[in-house]
Amino acid sequence: MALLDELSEQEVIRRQSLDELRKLGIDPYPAAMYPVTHTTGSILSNFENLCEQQAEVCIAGRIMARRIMGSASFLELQDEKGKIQVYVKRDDICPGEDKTFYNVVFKKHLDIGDIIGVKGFIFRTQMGEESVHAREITLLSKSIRPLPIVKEKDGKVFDAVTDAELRYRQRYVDLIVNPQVREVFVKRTKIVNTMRDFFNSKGYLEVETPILQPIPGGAAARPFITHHNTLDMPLYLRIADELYLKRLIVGGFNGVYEFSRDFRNEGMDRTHNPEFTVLEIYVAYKDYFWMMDFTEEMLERVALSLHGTTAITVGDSTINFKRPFRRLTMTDAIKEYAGVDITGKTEEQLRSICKEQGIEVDETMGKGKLIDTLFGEKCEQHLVQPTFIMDYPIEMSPLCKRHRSNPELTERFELIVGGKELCNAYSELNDPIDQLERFQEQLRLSEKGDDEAMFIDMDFVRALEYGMPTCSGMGIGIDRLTMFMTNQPSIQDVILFPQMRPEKKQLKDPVEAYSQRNIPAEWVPVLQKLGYSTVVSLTNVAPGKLFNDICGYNKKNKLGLQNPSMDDVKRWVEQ
RNA sequence: CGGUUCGUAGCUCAGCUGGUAGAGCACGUGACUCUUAAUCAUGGGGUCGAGGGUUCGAGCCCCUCCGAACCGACCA
Repeated sequence: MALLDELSEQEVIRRQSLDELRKLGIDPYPAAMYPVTHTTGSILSNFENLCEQQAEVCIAGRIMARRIMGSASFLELQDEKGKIQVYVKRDDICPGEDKTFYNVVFKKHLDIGDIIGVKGFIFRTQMGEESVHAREITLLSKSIRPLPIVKEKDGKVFDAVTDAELRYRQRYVDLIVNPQVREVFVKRTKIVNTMRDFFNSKGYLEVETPILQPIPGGAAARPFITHHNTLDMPLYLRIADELYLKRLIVGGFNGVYEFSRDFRNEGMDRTHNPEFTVLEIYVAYKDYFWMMDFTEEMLERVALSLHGTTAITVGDSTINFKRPFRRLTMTDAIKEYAGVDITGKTEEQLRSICKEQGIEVDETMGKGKLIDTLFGEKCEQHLVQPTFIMDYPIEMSPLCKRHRSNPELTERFELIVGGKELCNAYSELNDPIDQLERFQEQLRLSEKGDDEAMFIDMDFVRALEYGMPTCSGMGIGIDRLTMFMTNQPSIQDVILFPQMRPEKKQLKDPVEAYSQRNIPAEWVPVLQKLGYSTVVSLTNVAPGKLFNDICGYNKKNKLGLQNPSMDDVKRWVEQ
């Protein structure tokens, strides 16, 4: 009984149903497979045919609604593909004299949320609803926790579950009661599959590289750190897989790619989750111009395979992924949106330009950082349609090849969509001496206090010393891409299990802890119910109040316990 | 990290100038052989996120904490 006190009335009733079902010889969690022949989707998409032949079907799913009218009932059965109505008639599922299965098992002990199998035939009701007429119902799994009830009529949804806490912490519930959520994740997989097919069709190789890395390279970000016991050394969770994929280009692969889970120990908000998915691809003998064409083609394919069109609704705007995308150098973008020409400007001139534009600057910001900030503040937001921004300052891009005609710039592009960065790509730096110098520059930044500057990866430099072909690489955030392609406002809506703060369970002392103060076991549940979930919380409580509370609780709930004496209670609250 | 808002029954939400809580769905019992937000009758269900304070009295006012959302800061 102590355990049942924790449960809601509905949960108690469902657990009692478990016992009743077992008494009737029904296993609420049977082991045997169930011979499913159809899904709701395969029935509804071919309904007229199946209906005409009164086709026999076997379907399985979750009961989402019940409408019982005496000896006939309707169920809404939900499976992966949707919902269908099931008609249950007492004399059809209980052909003999014994009507127990319908009257007791079905009506009393099956609930919304239970998973059942239905064997029957296809028909249409007098009201015209596509239905399955049940001949046999099999309980496949009993649900003992009540589901949120969401109702629907004429496409309008009532009492939809929108509570973010419930939706993200208990995604399984979200998926059950919000069918459009499942669609988002089906589309996410379709996006990834489309990209994978595209890469494979070009002969590029999908590879796996280390997630646990001794040196977290390839990006500027704060890593998660962990420890390996046998090696007795720190290991980092990867922040990018760039350096490993380029080692593979050194090794002789022409094109390699990886859908990788990366980890960054930074802020969380609508567009950042601590773990996220990135596609990185590297192709030998190419440059960043080629990669722009490639990226366009890839995104156009994704949009077409998902929506059948390149024009996609995102929030209030329509974004068109039709090739070719606009191409703009960073200098031209700043000229266009901020109205200033940064060509040939010194650091001091750039600093005052930023100040004129109302941008906060400080002394630690170098030339590259100033330009980048200017771009971020004044330009990015205007770039709603897919736009390649090219030729970034060299300070921001330590892994990127110097621009072929301007040594202050790099051959780098980002794709901006909806005012947000979506892709990042380079003509990859393959000069080992230049690479080492750039790493050393990062080290100087780190010594100045930049905790995001890159580590020096000497093995990567060694790889470049053997010679890496010219090559272009591109990275794209799969979570953000999915947000665009499925029109979801938050990264939590495209990650099945987004990171959340852990739920805090209230601490409860065991009964034995109360015994140490000579508190009888039968009073422990009462005290805990009244909020004294630990023995310590009783210390120095006014004995009179406690005495009144517990005796009152005993009386009100008709527990029939022998009330303690006032002196007993006084001893309970003493240390 | 700062600002704003929120946390009440299994779910969605009310709750008056502070007077120990209400509705719909869900659940229990009963009725009903084509319903579909089924219907009708009836019943049960709540430490109002946690803790402290003010008060004769707190869901409501004040403080602290926990969790969430949004905006900003930081960050790719």
